[in-house]
Amino acid sequence: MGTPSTLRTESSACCRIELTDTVEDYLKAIFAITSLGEPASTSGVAARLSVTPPSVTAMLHRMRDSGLVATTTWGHVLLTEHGAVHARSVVRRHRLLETFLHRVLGVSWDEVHEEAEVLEHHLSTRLENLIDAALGFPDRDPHGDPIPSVRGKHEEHGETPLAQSGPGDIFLVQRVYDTDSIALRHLAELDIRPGVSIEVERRPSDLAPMWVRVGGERCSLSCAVVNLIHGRIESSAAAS
Amino acid sequence: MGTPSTLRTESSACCRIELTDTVEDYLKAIFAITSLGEPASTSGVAARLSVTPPSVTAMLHRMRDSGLVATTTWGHVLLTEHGAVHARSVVRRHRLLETFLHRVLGVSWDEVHEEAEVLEHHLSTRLENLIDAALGFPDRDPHGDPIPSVRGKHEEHGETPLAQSGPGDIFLVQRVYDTDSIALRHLAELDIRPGVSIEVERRPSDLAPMWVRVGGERCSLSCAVVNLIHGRIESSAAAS
DNA sequence: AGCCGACATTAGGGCGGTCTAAATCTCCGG
DNA sequence: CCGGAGATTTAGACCGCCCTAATGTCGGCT
Ligand SMILES: [Mn+2]
Ligand SMILES: [Mn+2]
Ligand SMILES: [Mn+2]
Ligand SMILES: [Mn+2]
Repeated sequence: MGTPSTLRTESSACCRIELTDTVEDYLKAIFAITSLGEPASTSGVAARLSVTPPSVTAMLHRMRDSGLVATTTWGHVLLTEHGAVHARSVVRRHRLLETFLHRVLGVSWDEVHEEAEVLEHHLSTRLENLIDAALGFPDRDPHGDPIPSVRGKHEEHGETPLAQSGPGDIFLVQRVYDTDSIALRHLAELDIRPGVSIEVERRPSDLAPMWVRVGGERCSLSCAVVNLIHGRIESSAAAS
Repeated sequence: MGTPSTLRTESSACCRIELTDTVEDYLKAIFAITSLGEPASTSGVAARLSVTPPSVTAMLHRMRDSGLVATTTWGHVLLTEHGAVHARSVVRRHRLLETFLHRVLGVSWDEVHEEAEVLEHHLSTRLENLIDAALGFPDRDPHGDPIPSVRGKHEEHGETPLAQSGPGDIFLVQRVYDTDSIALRHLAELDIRPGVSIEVERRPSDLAPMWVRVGGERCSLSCAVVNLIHGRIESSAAAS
């Protein structure tokens, strides 16, 4: 497109760079990587966005020049406060859209993500606020991902992975990562979603899947699926 | 953006050109101009899209190469059937979105257009169909513009201009062009909208506005506003 | 210490889309 | 019939974003 078409008035005064869709995607990628702890590497961003490292280098230069990121040592990069504000704004729009599409239009759990991935770049502040109000100012999207508020602190990762629970534990699912559409559809069939409690029967090993009990039904969860599930251990069998 | 991000499966088999936002805007502009009768001129398209004529020339070449338009004599251009199909698809998304945003989110009459102008390029077929169904398959948007159906004939201009009515006529408003946001807000205050009947008192002249009676209230309509209003003359005083 | 592999960057090019300035064409009026 | 006004097109450039190929730079291993 070139110039961003959606008016966004709260653009924090100065802003040398245009907040194109592409820049927003880079911001979001860096936000996701760095929210896990370490700074983001060029190749890490490249892999997440499916572009080549040279493209990332060029873009990071432009983003550094406009104060969105700060490069530390060798292709390691962090968001500035300015960049983090915009990144959270994109994430907020993404998750509000997922919630809206799911609740109002009935888009299924595993399909909302790809829709929101496109629309997040084109939602005006006006529509963002209208959607927020229509939904009753939600703080979680359908996958349990926290929705950043317009202003104020945002904690991205507060849950513990299901993989850390042991046999006999009661685990309250609070969040399921939405990156794997097939896994989401599978989990929906198993009735595993935020708010549901599951009982751990056997931990996953390198070869064998995890076994859990949910709603009276025993089922197995592959390692890939287990890693998507996060929440809280309600009662631990290992406490004794 | 470059590559169009929204999947659109019914892409009619072959299609050398990418249907970017920009191409969709050109298609829509040519559709609007040519639906009034004559072919579109380079400068006409340029003016409507706020770009320079050389940009239009370059784009029309690419669109001709991919079979979306057919150039006739000197910068005069028509949509091919292939191009018209895509143009109607964009218009359909635009008007469905306007209807949806108005009815579901309460976006006001004069604001829906600019929102739809952006989102029309990013609505997947899935969401298009869900919105269509949620609205009960509407055939008119909030301004009375006809919504093209997925398949089948579409008639863009069936109404007669208010300017053609004379004193004493009862005029049923069926459509108000949505290009002028200020005029729309003004008409909303006057309760003039599709479905409303107004009584013509005096035709507009070069100097004087039109005078009409709507819901018991007398009011004047500037020439610019009058030209936006289209509909049907219900009872004509000139019949005698 | 020295080498090598992994990673990041530069160099150079392409494509889509825009612009300005200059050249060209059409068509109408004198 | 010819010239000029207006419209269109070409020429040349820029920017955003992407790529491949080549070059640099680091840390770890022998
Ligand atoms: Mn998502
Ligand atoms: Mn989510
Ligand atoms: Mn409109
Ligand atoms: Mn409309």
